[in-house]
Amino acid sequence: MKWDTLDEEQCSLSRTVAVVGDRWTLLILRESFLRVRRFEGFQSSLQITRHLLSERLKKLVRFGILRRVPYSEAPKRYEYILTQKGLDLYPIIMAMVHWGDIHMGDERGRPLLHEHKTCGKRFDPVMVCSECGEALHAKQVHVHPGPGRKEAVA
Amino acid sequence: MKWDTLDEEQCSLSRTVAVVGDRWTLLILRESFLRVRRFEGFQSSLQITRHLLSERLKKLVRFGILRRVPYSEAPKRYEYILTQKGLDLYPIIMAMVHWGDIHMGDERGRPLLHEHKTCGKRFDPVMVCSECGEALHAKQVHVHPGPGRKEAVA
DNA sequence: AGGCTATCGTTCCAAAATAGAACTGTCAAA
DNA sequence: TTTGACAGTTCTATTTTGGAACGATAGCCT
Repeated sequence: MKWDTLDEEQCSLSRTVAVVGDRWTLLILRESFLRVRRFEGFQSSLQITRHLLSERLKKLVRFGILRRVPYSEAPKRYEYILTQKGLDLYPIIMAMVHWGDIHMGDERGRPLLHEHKTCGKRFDPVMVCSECGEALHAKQVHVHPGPGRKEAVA
Repeated sequence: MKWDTLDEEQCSLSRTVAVVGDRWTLLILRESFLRVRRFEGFQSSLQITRHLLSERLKKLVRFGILRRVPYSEAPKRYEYILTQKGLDLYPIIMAMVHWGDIHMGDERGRPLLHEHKTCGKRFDPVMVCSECGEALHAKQVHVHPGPGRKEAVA
């Protein structure tokens, strides 16, 4: 597989995987959602090598997930801030956190709890149908080929 | 980072990433949700090397995402079927597909359309709060430390 | 001025993961 | 008896990561 052109495949999952489909990228995004913005911040909390961190941040900027914003002239320093495109990854991250809570937890309970400021309660993320509002399950979904594809790829 | 113990970290995202945090695994899961079950099926549709496919399938079985079910004696042949734990990954996959649809699409439109059998309509997956049912956005969520952790990790 | 610290990277080499292709083994059908 | 389908394993070359050191810029302290 040519990972460098994965983002041009006729499959939205492939295209997403091209951007966020590796361990470090996902962990970097977690930190971003927890308001980490600076090189040293990512590096020290993740214990990622500086080399890879540099690489991944560049990639995320290139794909428009993070914006590189100067916060100091002299010396030139930048922070990495989620764009709207990056913020839109939230459901993916939350879905992963929730699955981990349910299926990979230990006896001590959840590492983090989430409070919905709007309603004030602790919640779980639930994925629903945009049309009827019902919770979604794999077996209730039927897949059709859409306009953006020719043949037997997903 | 010690990837082999990532699933024991005090962070549900890390634990999920330990299982599905690589390109091939996510693509294999896509095929699983599209009802692919056999070694040759995965191999030919993904163009993954047989070696890696074998490795990844073993890992997914080990983590209880797939079950290895015999479908033929003599010769012994197995298929790989999603367990409930695996089916529960659906929101993650759908969230990724949806993000790809929105942010990585091209002029031709979506590769696939999804129909909700329950209501009969084409839909998008939406992540909502389990308590109030409102759509979730990153900025409306506040994070608290939960019982399963000691200090400053997510 | 000289040296320490903070921040943001780059460079270099060794170790690990992946790609690519060939090979093994079982059995059915031609 | 040969071919083909299926489910892997084994082997080597290439690519990606890990780990640690190095470089650049500037503020602050003495």
